[in-house]
Amino acid sequence: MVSKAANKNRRALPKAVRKEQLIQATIKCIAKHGLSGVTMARVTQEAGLSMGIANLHFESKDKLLLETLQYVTAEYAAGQTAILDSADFPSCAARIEAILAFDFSPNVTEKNKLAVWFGFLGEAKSRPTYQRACSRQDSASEARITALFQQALDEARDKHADAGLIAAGYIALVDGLWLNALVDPRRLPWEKAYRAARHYLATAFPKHIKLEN
Amino acid sequence: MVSKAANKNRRALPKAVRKEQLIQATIKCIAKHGLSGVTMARVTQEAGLSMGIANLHFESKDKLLLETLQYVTAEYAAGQTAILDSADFPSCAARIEAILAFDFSPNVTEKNKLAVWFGFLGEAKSRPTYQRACSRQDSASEARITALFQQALDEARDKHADAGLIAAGYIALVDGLWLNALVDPRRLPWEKAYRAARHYLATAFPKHIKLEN
DNA sequence: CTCATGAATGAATGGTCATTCATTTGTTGC
DNA sequence: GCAACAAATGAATGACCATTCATTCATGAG
Repeated sequence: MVSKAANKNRRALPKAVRKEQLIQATIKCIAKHGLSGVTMARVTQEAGLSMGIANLHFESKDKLLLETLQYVTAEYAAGQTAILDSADFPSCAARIEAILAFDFSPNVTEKNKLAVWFGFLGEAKSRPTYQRACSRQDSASEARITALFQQALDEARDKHADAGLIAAGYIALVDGLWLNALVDPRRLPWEKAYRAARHYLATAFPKHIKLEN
Repeated sequence: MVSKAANKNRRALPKAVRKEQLIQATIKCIAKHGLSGVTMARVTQEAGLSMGIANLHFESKDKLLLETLQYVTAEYAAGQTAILDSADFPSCAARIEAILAFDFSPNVTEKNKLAVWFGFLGEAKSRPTYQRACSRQDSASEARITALFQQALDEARDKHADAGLIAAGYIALVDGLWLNALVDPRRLPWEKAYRAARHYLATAFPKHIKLEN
């Protein structure tokens, strides 16, 4: 049994802590060297550990990379689901505002995490395993956003607009803004990316979202 | 001197033809195996040629990959520039329509080419060389789109809207729609992607672009 | 036909890297 | 304190792959 936490010098930490360490190191390596530049040596050195450690805790490099993708993905999904599930929003408009604010919150737009996301997406078409792990792009999430947007349209008595189209557009717009701001933040500063997304929502839901926040 | 084109069986073709062959083979390999799965053996086999040939015509694998990216990129840039430069458009609206139609034309949305594009973008942040070669994402192109949009806003006497923001949004939206449709065309069929982009433009320029085309 | 040229070939080379495992070392129960 | 255990190490292994270059061969000039 583990009686007390032993964090004296270096060895023997619980499995979960080491896995977390290694995943964090992998995220940094992907951001620094690109997905194809990730080596076990680099990851373990970044983590300050020895070569063999990654194969001890993850079975292989592939599994390490996959779990890293899932880590980043799960974090996003949890945040978004929390907003969609919460009973605390006074209005549909507030919930949409929260989705927008979340999509451009520092924790989501952190460049290391986005680098992981787009690194894998670049390979997703040729690797079904990666594609399945990219849950932001899944039908369930899109369906829930669509339902939220439909609710806003109903409230505004707008029978003309297509919530599915607006949702698909919003999801794609955010992906594109992230990508553009990540690759060249001087051309597209994050503040401008945020305003572009807000502008999109303000146009689609004029009664709910105002241009200035 | 070369008196007549000798295309008997297999050997000795002009340098330009071989380079084109190899670039086409590289595009297919990136689409099939992902950027990181591209090997010289695979590329040359796909081209039906021998191993050493790629190093003969391109200096190295890196140069081959870079020229492949530039090939895809240049093709897009040429098409877009042709529309922006043409004197044949009767109106600003027609030019915007042409940009939209071009962005979703089969030659642009062909999955092999988009796979190349996003494969490199996934690595762009960690490889400045790639980033510079991704000209779709350059300031010059964005400036010209912005100018076009500004013209439309002026024609509509719309002094309120921000052409720069609408342009940045359009560019990002198209990137995102391409990416989503490429990764999972069942969730986002190309036809829906097109309608989402058209919807965006129709909302920004109601006097110029109609929802139904 | 013969030779010179240079495009094309592909086996061989050397480097990189994931993975293994014998050994080391911290930790725990007694 | 001391086994017994388990986590951690890192040198060694073998697979994969870009690149090289001696050789082969199509081509065209004389």
